[in-house]
Amino acid sequence: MSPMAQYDSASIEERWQKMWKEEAVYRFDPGSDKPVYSIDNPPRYTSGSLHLGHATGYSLIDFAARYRRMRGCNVFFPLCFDVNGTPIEVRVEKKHGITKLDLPRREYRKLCSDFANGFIEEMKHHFEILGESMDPSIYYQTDATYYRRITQISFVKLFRMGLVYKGNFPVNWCPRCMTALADAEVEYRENLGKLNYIKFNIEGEDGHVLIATTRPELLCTCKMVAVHPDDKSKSGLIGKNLITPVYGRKVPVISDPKVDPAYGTGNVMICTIGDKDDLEWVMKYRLEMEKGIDELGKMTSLAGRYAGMTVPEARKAIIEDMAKSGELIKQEDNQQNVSICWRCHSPVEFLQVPQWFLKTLDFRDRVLEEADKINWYPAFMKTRLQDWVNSLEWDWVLSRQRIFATPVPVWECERCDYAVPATEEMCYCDPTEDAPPVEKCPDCGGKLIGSTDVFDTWMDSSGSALYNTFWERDADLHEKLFPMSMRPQSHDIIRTWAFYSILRSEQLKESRPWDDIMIHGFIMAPDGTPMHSSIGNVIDPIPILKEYGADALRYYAATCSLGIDHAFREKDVIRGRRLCNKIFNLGQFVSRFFDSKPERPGELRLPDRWILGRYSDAVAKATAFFDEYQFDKAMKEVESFIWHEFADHYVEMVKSRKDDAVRYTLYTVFLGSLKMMAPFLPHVTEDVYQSCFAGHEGTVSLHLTSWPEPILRDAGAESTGDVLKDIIAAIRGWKSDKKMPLNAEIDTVEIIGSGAAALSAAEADITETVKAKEIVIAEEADLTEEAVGVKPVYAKLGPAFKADAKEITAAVSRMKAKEVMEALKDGALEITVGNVTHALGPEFFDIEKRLMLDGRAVDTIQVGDLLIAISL
RNA sequence: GGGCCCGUGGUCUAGGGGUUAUGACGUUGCCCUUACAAGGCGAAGAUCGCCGGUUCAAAUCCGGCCGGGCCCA
Repeated sequence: MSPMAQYDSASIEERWQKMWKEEAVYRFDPGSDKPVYSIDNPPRYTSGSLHLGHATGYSLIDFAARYRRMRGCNVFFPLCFDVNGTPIEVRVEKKHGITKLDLPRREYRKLCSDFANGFIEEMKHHFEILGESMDPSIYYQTDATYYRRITQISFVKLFRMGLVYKGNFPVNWCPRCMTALADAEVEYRENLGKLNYIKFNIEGEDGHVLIATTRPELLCTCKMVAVHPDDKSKSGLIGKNLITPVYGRKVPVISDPKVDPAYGTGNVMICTIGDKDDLEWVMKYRLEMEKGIDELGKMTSLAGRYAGMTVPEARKAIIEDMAKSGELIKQEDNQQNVSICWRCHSPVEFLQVPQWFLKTLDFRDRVLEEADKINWYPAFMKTRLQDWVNSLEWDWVLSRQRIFATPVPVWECERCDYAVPATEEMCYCDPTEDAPPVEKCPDCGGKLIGSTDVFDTWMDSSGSALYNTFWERDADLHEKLFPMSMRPQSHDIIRTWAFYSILRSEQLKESRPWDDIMIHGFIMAPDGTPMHSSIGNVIDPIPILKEYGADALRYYAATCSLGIDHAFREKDVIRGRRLCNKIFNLGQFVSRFFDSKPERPGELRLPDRWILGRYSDAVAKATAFFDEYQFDKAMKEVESFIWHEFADHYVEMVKSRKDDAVRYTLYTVFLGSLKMMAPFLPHVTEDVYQSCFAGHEGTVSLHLTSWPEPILRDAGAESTGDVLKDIIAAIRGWKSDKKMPLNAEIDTVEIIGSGAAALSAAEADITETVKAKEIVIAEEADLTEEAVGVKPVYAKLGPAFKADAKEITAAVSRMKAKEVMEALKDGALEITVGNVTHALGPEFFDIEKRLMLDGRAVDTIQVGDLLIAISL
């Protein structure tokens, strides 16, 4: 015999990846009548390196895609990339040693685009070696004009609907770099400053109140003073007005639980705008925003005599003035975190800048209604969205002062600020380069200036369901595809990607964007902590792929239940590889049994009916789990069926058979099992399919075959088969105990017991499997039945006797098994608790009996109610 | 600080009122058997984070605490 082929993930995987590509196995067919299953796939961010979390997350999505394809769906699963935003800008600036002010916008954008696009080929390759079944024929990337056009058209429509408005909103601003900063560009530094105690007079009274502040220069924008509601000593102040020093502004005192009563004086001065905490109060109390500091970091006219000074100059001057006037009571050292610019390390100001807003608060109820129409997997993730929506305090700030993103298609009048949006026909357009749709301001005839603002990148991302369904590109296809079937994503972006997608879909389509949403967790380092490059605990999936193969890594992904975070477990990858090996070897063995597709024979033997029943059960359960995105459970079901029912027992039972029934059963069950494994382990299952089945089935790839269905249920055969399996396993175990080889011959096997007759149909299966010369099956033999133990059934005693159950079980446990048996033989066992006597029938006890075969030189094994006697 | 989630043998996980508490990896004993030693048959190993409460009965429900994760524009 020639040496058996060995399972080798590297060669198998590359070979079938190549075939899938050549045969375009994953092609979405826009003209097909098959039901569509469409996936709003997360465009992979073009950062280059593949993270273990990506490998896992995209594998989970691929399970759904492959499953639905086999269920007969026309699957829409686009290959896509997200090319946008600040992280790329930051990396480009570092690489070239530039800032965005050093280059014309067009050139700057090109640098970013070239940089990001340089990763795409490698990233496509990553998806390929993971076995992802994404379709390149519906490829998109978010920086392309075809994608940005959709973002702009949707903005124009929303603008015309009156849902877009302009307002002021604070941004992080570096006065030295003269630019807005994203949160990611802000760093923090410990700084020793002064906490200043300042006197505020109480309006209409003689007393005063002390306010502690680190930012006295912001007194010119002071709007309120807040105290904690539980701070009893201050409750008298609430509702009164205070008079600020220097400016004499009248400000009310309010109570707010956010105040820390232990910091400073417990009285907080709220200004517009000093920091993020102020922002929350400003939004909560709807305070008018006043701009005390300008883009150059200098005080505005609001600051009166300090106008034109820089922030540090103004702070020094106002402190000196208040010290002279006696309004500054004391100063103490104060350690605090200050925000600084990542590039030049200057302190960052929180500055109000005109921004475009999209009305969001008005849509809260409608978003919640749509969220209810979506199936959430897992369900509790919907709560997160609801909490988020209910806690919203202001509308969505759409605009950003950045460059590498979609331009806001608006021109504004130099004189009167009248805004003219692009026409839909003009999109995609760039107002910094393109002419406005009308020559002059329609209102005052002034000159129109193109906006330099760009969109928040979530504006692009949240349009993916619209883009994917050909919105504003192909009305018929859009009708057919919208809403999409499923959105997969991680739980950290429910408040952004999921929320904004639902919002815009509701605003533009009055509909949910998808039927289902599947939310997975994060992959943590093996110790359960998050992976961060700064900690140095990031695991690179590429070496894991090389060592164990993609299927093994995908096995790990399948063990990650949805919704919760998982520490990485290399052990599970190892288990995955073993499973691949098992399947591969099963293929080597099982394929010896047939050289054509066997027909279903008239007669099936007991083991055949048993495994077909167990198989049908596994199909039904796995299918239900796949439908609910419970891949971990589906994997467990299929894995334990293949390995521990089919391979360990059925194959062992039929090794010596050559009949039509075994051929049919092996073929059917093994092919169906491969299909159920195919979404998880696409390579090894394809390999086995190609070598065992493709010639008989005719379909070019296992992944294009149809999902299996239950084929036979036979309760009698299944339970007798389970007994058969247990008997054979017990005899094998007995041999193992005797240190005998499993193929050692034995003389006689006797199976004795009231249910033994059911096994007479399986005599040959037993003798062949355990190598017995003779078998005897008997209802009874020279036997005595002996009770060796009695166990109360708590599940029945509790409900029946409530509080007395404890006493009863105690009493029973004091009795001998034989006594209990005797009592039950006469009807019921009577037990008295207190002055009540309870009669307990046999249903309240598990009697452990042993059948004894006296005076025989045999070994006996108890299997359920049956006694197995073995003679060597 | 707020919302949501998690805490189960050495490690990681399943289960979510009554089960002998699931399985994997590791440890360990035996077995080359018409595929697979990357295999098979066994064994040891868990007071289910801590403290209370509800109940005849709690890993499971409730409350508090401790530890961890994500999000809070």
